[in-house]
Amino acid sequence: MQSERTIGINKENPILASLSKSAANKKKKRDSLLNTAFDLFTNQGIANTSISNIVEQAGVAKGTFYLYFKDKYDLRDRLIRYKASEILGKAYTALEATALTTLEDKVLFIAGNVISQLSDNRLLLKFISKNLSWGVLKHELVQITPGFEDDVNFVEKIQEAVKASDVKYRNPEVMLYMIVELIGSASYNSILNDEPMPIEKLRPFLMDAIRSIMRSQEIH
Amino acid sequence: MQSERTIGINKENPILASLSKSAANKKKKRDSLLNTAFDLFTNQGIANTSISNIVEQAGVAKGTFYLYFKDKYDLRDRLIRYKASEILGKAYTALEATALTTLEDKVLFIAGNVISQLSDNRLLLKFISKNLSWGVLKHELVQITPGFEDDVNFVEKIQEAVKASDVKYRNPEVMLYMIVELIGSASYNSILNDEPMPIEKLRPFLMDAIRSIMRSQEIH
Amino acid sequence: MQSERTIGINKENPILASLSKSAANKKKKRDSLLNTAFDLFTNQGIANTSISNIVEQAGVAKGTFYLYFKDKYDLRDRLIRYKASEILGKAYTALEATALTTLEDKVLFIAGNVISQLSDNRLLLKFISKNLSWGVLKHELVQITPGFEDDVNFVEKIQEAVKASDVKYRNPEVMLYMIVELIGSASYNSILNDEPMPIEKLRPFLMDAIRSIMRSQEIH
Amino acid sequence: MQSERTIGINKENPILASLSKSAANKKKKRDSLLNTAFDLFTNQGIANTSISNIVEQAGVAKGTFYLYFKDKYDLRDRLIRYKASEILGKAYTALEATALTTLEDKVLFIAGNVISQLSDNRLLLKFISKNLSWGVLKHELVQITPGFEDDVNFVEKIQEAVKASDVKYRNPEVMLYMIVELIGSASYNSILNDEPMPIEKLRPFLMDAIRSIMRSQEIH
DNA sequence: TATGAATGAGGGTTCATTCAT
DNA sequence: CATGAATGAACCCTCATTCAT
Repeated sequence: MQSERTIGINKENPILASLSKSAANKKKKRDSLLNTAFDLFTNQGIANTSISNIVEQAGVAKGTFYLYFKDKYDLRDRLIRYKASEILGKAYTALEATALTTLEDKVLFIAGNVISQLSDNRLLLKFISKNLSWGVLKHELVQITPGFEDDVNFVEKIQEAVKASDVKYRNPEVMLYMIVELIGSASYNSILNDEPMPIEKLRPFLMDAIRSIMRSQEIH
Repeated sequence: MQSERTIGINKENPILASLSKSAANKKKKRDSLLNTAFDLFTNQGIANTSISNIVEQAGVAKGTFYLYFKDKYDLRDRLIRYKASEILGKAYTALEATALTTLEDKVLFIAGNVISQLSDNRLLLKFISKNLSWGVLKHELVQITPGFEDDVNFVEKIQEAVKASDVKYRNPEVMLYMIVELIGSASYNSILNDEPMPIEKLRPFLMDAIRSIMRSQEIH
Repeated sequence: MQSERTIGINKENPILASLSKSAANKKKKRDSLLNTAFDLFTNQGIANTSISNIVEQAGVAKGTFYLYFKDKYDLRDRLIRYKASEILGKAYTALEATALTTLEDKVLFIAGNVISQLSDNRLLLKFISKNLSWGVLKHELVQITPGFEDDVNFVEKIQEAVKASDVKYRNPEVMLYMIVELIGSASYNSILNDEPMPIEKLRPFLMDAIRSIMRSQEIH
Repeated sequence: MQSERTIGINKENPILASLSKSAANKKKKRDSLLNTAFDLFTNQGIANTSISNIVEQAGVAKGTFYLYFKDKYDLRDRLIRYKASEILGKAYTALEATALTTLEDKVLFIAGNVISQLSDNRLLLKFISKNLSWGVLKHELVQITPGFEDDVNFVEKIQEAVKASDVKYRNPEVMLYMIVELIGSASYNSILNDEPMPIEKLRPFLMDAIRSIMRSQEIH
């Protein structure tokens, strides 16, 4: 699960190789702080993680932290956005490998994929908690490391799929908003506390709910 | 909106009048702490509120705090449960004044009423945030002040209404869970940030979504 | 080991029976505090025992504590004196059941008996620690409960035995002082930490040392 | 008696001179804390000395304390070990200036020298109290300041002297243990309270006792 | 850029003591 | 005598932030 802990950094990346040595070193420190912070945040909670903890485990000096982040919460927010975008990206990539055609099928596929990812990684779920909101997804999806912003924008892709859909919806934006909120919120208790039931038992109900929300929004 | 900030204390309450002088005084201190804490929590956030802040504004000594609460989070949890129960109680009371008969109508009424309450009181919404979960509603609704536990249990009442309904549902528990999560989560951004739109514009969509979720769960 | 925990109180004691009811009640509270404090002091240490702990477990109100003791250390000192006197008293009683005649034999018997008592009750040893000093024994042996001071004074008895001894010593007082200090101090580490060896292996060396000290003080 | 209060720091020390400026500064803070703490501990007792007291008088910030010591007791333990080692070291150094040959003479000399040091410095005696135990002497003698660990190990030297002695003893370890305990314990009351007599009057009795203990352990 | 020793305000918590009942 | 709610000073300890190197 190394990929879970290494954020947006690939040591064989040719782009990175082309950076000057000092810039690479700089990036290394930054990434070390990000990865370490994610580790600590997920394993012991944000409130229980001090900047001292982070720099110590990351192997950099305390003052260095302030060269890259305003404070602990600045770092946290960047992580949340990055991780949320990562989840959706993975789901979208998986979608592209399918032959699904209708928007309803696509949305259900992505929803299911996201739920699977979250239930496979409870620490991640706990961390991004209920922050997987539409607002975050829509406006704040950013590449965490400057210089790598050229990745695909998954939300844009989804919006394109909406436009391309044969079936039209009253307000696709709102529809997706409600679906995202429902998934994020309802999954949370189910995955973490098995309340009101384990996620695998809840899953078909959620799928039904999503489908019925979409159908109620169809324009004929 | 003073009533929003004064928790379970009614100086004309005959029960209270029958308490001994010292017991009444004790209650006064406790209530002062609760009310002050709610004020501070909602206005400046829990993380930014210290016990020192609370006792200072409440006009009691620091040690007194620990006579009544284990720590800041103990106090917070009691407040959340109490406030959540209060909201649902108000909605249920309003429901009783109507002539609605079907479960669908009743649920929609309560949902709408809760949304109205939350949008009328953004601070309260921020405080109970996304904590208006089914788990909290189902298991932890408590009267915050000892001696007043005899109030109606609203969740129980709702469950009775489910049983009494002519229309039957596949899994009413899950259905209500999803509805509560959807309302709590979707209202949050809409009310606080007008995202993706102001709550009054979002409201009909939410109602539709709730209705469609319920209909998809009907057993014929 | 009830007797270890009940200090100088015998509920069938006729003296006590003759006390007025309120006086008995008063004594009960006092004894409860003493017994509870000894329990807590030995089991969790004096520093970790608060007056709150004591009164709570003793079942009396906080203010009541101050009716009987100045503070925690006042209580502790009374306990130490009482317990030290109790140990010596037991040893002396056991001595009386023997037919030993010489002072050397008697002192060695008492020393051995005290060591046995201490090693049988490590908590007690820890509590009176190295406080089993001659000063305490000589000047401060008191009955812990007022009204029971008429018990035998064991130190006096020992001094009588010294006088009655055929063999005379240069300075019996100093000799006994050194013996008491040696026993108290040397036993401590041996019993609690097996350092430099377990008490049962150390015991013969100690007996030899005591005997040699006594012999070196003989006057011929 | 300044040397009693200044711990292991010699401003003319060439080793120190070779340290970097910041390292020297660091050491200065640490030593300031140690010296101040010893002052306060001896003059007003450990229990009555708070970390606030120490840092205030030492002229450093509160947080600085925790850069060097875990807590008050960590500091205390380091001081006790250091001071105990210092006393024995002085006694041993004095011994080397004599022409004494037998082990008995050497032990008696060291005992006398230690007693003199303790009676010259009652505060020090009170501080290390009865902690001058064989266990401490044997296992925990440490140099308090890092970088100065190369001093002679006095206990080792004594053990060598035992081996080199013509006269052999049954169990030299136990013999020395008992002697140390006797000196530490018997001196305490005598020096601090003149009980059972002032130390100078007690001294010959103690010497006799030590000699007799040693003789009783001789192997012929 | 990078460091890490130093800071000191402020946190939570405890607890001996008081005093009105 | 007995109570126990209330006190508030004092405690230990953390930690974000700074700044000379």
